Amino acid sequence: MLFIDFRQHVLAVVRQVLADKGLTDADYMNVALEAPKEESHGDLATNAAMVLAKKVGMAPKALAEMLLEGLKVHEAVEAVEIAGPGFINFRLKTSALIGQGVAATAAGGAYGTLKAADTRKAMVEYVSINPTGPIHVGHGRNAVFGDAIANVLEKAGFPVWREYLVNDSGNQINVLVRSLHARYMQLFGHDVAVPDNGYPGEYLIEVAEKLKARDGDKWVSETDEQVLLRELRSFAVETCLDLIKQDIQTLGIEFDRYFSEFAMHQTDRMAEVVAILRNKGLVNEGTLPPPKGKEIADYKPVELTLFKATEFGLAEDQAIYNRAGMPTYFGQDIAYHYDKLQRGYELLVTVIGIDQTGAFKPLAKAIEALTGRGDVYHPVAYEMVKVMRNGEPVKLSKRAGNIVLLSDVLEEVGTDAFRFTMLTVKPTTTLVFDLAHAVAKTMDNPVFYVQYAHARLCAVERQREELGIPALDAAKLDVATMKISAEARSVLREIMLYPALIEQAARSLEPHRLTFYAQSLAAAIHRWYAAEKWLDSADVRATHERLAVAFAARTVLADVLKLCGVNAPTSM
RNA sequence: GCGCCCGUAGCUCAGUGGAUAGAGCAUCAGCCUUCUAAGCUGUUGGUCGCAGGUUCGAUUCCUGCUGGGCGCGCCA
Repeated sequence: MLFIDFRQHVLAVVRQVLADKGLTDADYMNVALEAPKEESHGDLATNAAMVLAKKVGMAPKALAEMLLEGLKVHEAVEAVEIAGPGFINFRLKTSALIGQGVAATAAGGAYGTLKAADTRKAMVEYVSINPTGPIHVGHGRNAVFGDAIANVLEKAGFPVWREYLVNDSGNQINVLVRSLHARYMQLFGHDVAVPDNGYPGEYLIEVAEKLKARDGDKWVSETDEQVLLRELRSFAVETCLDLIKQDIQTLGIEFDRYFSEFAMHQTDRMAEVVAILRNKGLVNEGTLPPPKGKEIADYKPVELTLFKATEFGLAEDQAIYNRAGMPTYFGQDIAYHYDKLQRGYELLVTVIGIDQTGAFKPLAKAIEALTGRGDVYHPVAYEMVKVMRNGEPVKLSKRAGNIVLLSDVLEEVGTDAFRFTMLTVKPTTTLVFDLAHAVAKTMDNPVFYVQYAHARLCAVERQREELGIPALDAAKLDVATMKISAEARSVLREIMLYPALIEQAARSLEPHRLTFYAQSLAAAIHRWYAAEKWLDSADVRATHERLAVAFAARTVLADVLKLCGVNAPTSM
């Protein structure tokens, strides 16, 4: 690919020219090749002279002069100039951009696919909502982020496994069963309230009805809670998980595996990892100080099994088992991540809500202790989604009855609009999702803008056929002598930059970059569309040249939308 | 009290140790005898929260302050 090849050229020349300056690999780390903000500054630019000037003991512009001759020597280069404080700007030959476009069309979905420099097996764990009820909008953000991250990592060359952790073994499942049983009893006319700390959502009535349909009144007279917990656990979990899976399916997401924590605890994973950490001197028995945030009247310290997070500079150790001897969330997390490592995954991405990030620092330290590496665990924390309705904020709470269900929102705005909107904001920004706007399908939502560009590209090909213009045979194009408009050239420039986008989005785990690229490419396409008529029966050659650009654009636009999980419609 | 995130145009948000800080919406003014006007062109709009520091250069990195959001047993 042109961008990748050209960057190799730049780095090779810089290293060659400065070979006797005693620079290290680390010195070259910050040398970058990127597109200037102003298109008039050129197609690509490198900061090499500015970054290395001090190390070499030269002024940036003088160093740039020194590099210039070598950098010029590349078949794609039309002109090189030094500008501003020491940028080296490249203007590429239009024929090189066209060649890249034609190649992109030929490669189809493979264009922009990178060979990862490291070939670690990656696992993206996302959604992982407790199977105690349906998904709300905030969970939808998790799902969309995780899926796009997985897509982009795959595109960047990593083998990727998508996993959902089903947290089906904690106390919340007991709470779920109690709540379900209360709803079940209500169906039989018994005045039983949902427990105070239970799940009051009305969806449990539906679950209870399913239980009634399956078992009749079998559990009405059952008074032994242990029996209920044992007998109804898997029914409750599976039925609730089905609710979640419906939404996952609507979003177009497929997991490679739903990993059951309950099943994991039937194995020795937890004991194994605790033993390993204990052997490393990182687990011992001890007591924790009282919690900071609030007063606890009858607090009594007790000896617990602790992970010594303080060894890593963290404020407090973390309990692995609670005073009842059951695994804590943190303990389960260690065991689960140990399991991931045992299965051979070495790049562990977890998409997690910002309100759930309390334990990820000690978990990161535990994984570091297990692997000896600090670059294995990558939590992606995303901020809350603030849902507005008629100017009033809608509070998101799993416990409260008035949660905004993802399925409702998807029905209102459609999967494409939802996914695209969720990807227009970086993870750390609190996202304000205005239902009124989204429902109205105004241009507040740029997904239509991007999809429309794709539809136009497809419509033109249909029109070509109707006009009786022969289909394009890319092999017959004379790339070297093609003449295209400035607007078409801008489209090709965006296409040339696609591999850089993939690389950056994968490295930063920031999939919102995809939608910004998509909008940028779509804007170039719309501008070009408005600037000149593409189809001309009187000039088949020129028409074919423009179609070649259009097909390249269609290829890349469809691919980036696919990474976003958004449809690329052929007509609108 | 502590920890994490955020503060950029009227609104919703991008962006960067460097070139004149951007997009969409909203405002105002234009463009359909021409492949889909869900589009295009132009216009208005900024003390990048405040104050220091680091350096050739800071909106970007560091510190303090301030405003907002979230979290703070061995819970879930």
